[in-house]
Amino acid sequence: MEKVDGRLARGDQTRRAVLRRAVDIASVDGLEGLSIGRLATELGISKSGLFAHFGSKEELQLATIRAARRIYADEVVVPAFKFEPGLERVWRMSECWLDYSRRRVFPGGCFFQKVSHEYAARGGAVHEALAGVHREWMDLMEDVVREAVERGELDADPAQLAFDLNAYYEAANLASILHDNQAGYDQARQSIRTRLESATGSALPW
Amino acid sequence: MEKVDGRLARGDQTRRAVLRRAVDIASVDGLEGLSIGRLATELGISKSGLFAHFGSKEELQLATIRAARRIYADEVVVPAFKFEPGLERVWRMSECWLDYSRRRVFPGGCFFQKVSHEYAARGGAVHEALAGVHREWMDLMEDVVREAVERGELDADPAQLAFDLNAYYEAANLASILHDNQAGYDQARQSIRTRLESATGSALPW
DNA sequence: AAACAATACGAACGGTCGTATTATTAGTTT
DNA sequence: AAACTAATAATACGACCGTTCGTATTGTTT
Repeated sequence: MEKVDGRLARGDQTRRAVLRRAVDIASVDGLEGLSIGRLATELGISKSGLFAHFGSKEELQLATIRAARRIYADEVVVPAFKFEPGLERVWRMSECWLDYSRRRVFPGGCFFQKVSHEYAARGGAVHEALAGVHREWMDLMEDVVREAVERGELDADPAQLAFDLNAYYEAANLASILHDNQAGYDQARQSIRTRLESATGSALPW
Repeated sequence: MEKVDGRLARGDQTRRAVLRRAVDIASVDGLEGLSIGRLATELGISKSGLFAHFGSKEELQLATIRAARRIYADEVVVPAFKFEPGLERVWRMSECWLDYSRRRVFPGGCFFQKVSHEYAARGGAVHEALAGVHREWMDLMEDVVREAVERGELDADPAQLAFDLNAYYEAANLASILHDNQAGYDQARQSIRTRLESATGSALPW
């Protein structure tokens, strides 16, 4: 994949450019709307050349999901984990998520919310991959909450609180795209604050 | 549209049959996945005959949204409004919604959650229609909550509480489809209960 | 320089898409 | 029964879909 001198082989550069564009398209038009012909045209390369990198549409979709997951990790998880474990990280993670949505890291809002709904009721490898990412994300949130509980900074059922927080995130994301305004983010932040304060018994310092 | 004797004209019967199938397909595969050829084949009628009823794909999509809205009103709003205004209606509406999702009134889960995400980041008449339905629904929830507040049964900002409740509904719906289990419904119900109890200061009688 | 693999290309395939035009059937009205 | 209208069907079109194939180009290795 990578040469010893750190440069990328020609093929990997193309692959990378394809996937960067693919995640953006898919966040707006879904993984079905992501067509090989369109992708090739927008990138100024040939359809067959692009296709050869993936071998099938489904493989392209799976690679797109993996690429989006890396971006998500970089933009949400990594920044949140720079804060100390515990209540602060719970709060900051929420801020990071809302910011990730608001900054439109993906032009269509959260990539995973979009395509998870697209494939939720269908079978196949794409569905499995997305269900896996969702499970992974919920587990991670739960862990972050649990650390706060174990430190005595929070009194809550970790799974329950993770469910609530994630619900606020997604509701804000959808509202902001659907109505093209920011109101949902303020509501979500308020909901998060209230929810955390009722689980700590006191006001948050942030 | 309707004859004086109450029977439907031949054309309206077809239209109705088409839309009943259309909402089911769209709840699983989206309003793009809803293709005219497929719809005609599944119903055993001709593609051109079906097409003539709507004149364009977009008109079919808009008619499908209107049909789904009628079903949604019948399955969620009407049952909830059989209960007295106030806190009880807030609680019952939540129960109705979760039940509507769990019963798979639409095989792909909530029709509107599915297609709203599909069209959230696109322009056009379909987007506008869906944004309108979303606004309409949030306003209705807000009104239901406000009645409870005005009766002194609840101490909350109606818009904020409506936002939270709706967030729980949607999170449960997605989780249940994505992972093909019921766990999300229990979590949502718990979240709703806790949220309402913290806004009343006492336990709910249900 | 020769040989080889990796990468990209253009052209074509069978299919399905939405749509338009034209014909045929069924129901209603006279 | 004839005339008329509404509903359905048949057929065709161009555009795009994912995919395959043969070939050219490029880069690396010997």
